[in-house]
Amino acid sequence: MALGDNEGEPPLSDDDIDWTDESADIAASQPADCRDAEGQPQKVILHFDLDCFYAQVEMIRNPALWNLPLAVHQKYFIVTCNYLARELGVTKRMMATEARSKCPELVLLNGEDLTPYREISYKVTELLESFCPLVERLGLDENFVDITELVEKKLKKVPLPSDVSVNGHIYNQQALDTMAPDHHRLALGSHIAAEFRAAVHTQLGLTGCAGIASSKVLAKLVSGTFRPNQQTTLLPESSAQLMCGLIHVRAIPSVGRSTAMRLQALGIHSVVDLQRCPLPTLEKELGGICARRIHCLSLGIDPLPVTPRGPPQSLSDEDSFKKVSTEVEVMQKVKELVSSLLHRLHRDGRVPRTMRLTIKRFSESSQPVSRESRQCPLPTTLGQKIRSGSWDAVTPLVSLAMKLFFRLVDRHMPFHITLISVCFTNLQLCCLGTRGSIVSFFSQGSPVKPKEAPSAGSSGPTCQQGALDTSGNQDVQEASLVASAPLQQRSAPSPPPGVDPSVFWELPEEIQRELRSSAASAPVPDCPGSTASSAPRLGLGQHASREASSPAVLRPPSLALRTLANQTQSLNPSLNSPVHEVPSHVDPQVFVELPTELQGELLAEWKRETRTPPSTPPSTPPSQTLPSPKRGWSRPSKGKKLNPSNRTQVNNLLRYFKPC
DNA sequence: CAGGGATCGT
DNA sequence: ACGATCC
Repeated sequence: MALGDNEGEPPLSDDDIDWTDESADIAASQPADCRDAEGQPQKVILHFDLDCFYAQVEMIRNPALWNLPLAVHQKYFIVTCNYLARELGVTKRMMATEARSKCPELVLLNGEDLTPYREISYKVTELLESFCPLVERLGLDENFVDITELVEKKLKKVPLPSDVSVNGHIYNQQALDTMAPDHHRLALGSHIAAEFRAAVHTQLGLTGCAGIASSKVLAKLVSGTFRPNQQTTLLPESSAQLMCGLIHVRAIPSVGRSTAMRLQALGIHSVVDLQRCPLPTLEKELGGICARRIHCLSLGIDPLPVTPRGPPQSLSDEDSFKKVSTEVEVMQKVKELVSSLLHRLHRDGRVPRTMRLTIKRFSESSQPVSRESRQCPLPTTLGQKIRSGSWDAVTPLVSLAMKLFFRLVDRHMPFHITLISVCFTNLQLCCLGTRGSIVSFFSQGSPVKPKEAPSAGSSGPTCQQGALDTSGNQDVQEASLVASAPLQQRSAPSPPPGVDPSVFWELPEEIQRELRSSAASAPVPDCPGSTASSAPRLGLGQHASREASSPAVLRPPSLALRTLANQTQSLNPSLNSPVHEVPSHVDPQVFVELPTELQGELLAEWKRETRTPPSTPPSTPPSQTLPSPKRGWSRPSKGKKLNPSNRTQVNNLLRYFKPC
């Protein structure tokens, strides 16, 4: 809104806003009114980017992988790999065969099933949300957080800029001017970022990079400056350098291949070219909206606020293949997709009103293979079956999907397709049957538009729930790091007190909701690491369950979640102990193929025998001390014992591994 | 390009 | 229904 007018000059637009004395006022005296409809305080945006996410998830699921070169592939190419693999020449987007030949010891895991990644991804987002409600997901491994309010809160506690320093790197090694209010804010932001990263690491076992800056573009672009597992703060005076350092316009987020080619037609290649291009010229080629947007972005200005998106608006599943050319094959694939989606839908709790089927046709000579799709409404009667979770819905859905398929493909002609995708959209919190309590639960808001996120108004006050803030004497640090329950209510349900969580989470969503709402008033005793949700204030936008949501960050994994996620992390405590090395005579490839329980036993056995895990793992992920993820996740000592038959299996395998 | 998602705009 | 974009 407040942008676009100042085109003349390079990025340093923060200087245009005369907010210095205002912020001085804020720092000195806080008449509680730090925001103004117009001269709002400079934003502090955090971009958080997990390091090689899929690989990290796999290492968490199976700690035996921890110090092995690891790559995750989908079909024929590598989607991500850990840093050990990178040292050996493996890169993203490399063909799996090439990776394998370049690095024979590489452990290659299939990452086509996104379930475990999705699950952990949402845990990260929810953890961030527990500190600050304004979190926007970007893909599975990135989050923006608008930490302006947290910074302002800290500012009131530490108004003296004197001994403030930046945590982590400063872009371009620019000197920090502790007297400059914007520097002061960003410096405080860097400490918040460090706390977030520490929390994500200790609670979820994941490392990542953070960028701290005054806008989303800048935060995102600066976050990768030092990787992995480091953070970088951008001070306003260096933003021009950051932007101009980008050689290709493609480096600007939201400038994709197509836009880049159109810019190229205008002779625009570099970011500086784009900055200098007269707006009217751009508008002619790209249209007004897009032109203004990318022009702003090229200057490091990003008017779009951090916008929490709530639960996903569609659920889809797809599979690609070399060739499918018969009706039977299609039906088989469709059935698999529909079944898995039903599973997800059931956990989500919403009911789809629309189904879409998408295919990709085989094309010679790699023409631009675009996708084609057909969609149809779903009868509400089907909705009932979907929600019931019974398998009854599969057959009608498959037959509906096949009808869509034959609107795309002439069944009398030979065909050759290479992809099928099924997507459920128009997800609705439907009336949940006849139970009064449940109906009233949802009838508060308009059932029609689950449009979501009342908290995220773009121009309004950014964080009005601050009313709940325990404004006592809390140390900002603690208040933000130790589960700040009040802010948590937006999307994270939790089991009611007195209910065994492992049972609770097995129940259907609607039953969970009923239990939760009936237990609403009882305050949950504060057990460490578990956040209590307050009364179910699920208005129109408040969705009770997000896919794969976990209510409390430290909640022990439910049986259901572990099963669904195909979690390989064993209940066996020995797997959580820092034994990360398989003996040299063991082929890691063979080892990692084994069932996890067996791996755990083997590791324990080796540990017992050698008495020493002699070489403590040379380097954990950079600079970190303990490789022990999820102390909090593993179930308390009650861990299942292996039964005798497993035991003998293990012994047999030991014999197999050991040449004796 | 490749994979398996998701969102938005037209 | 499709294209573009992001990861």
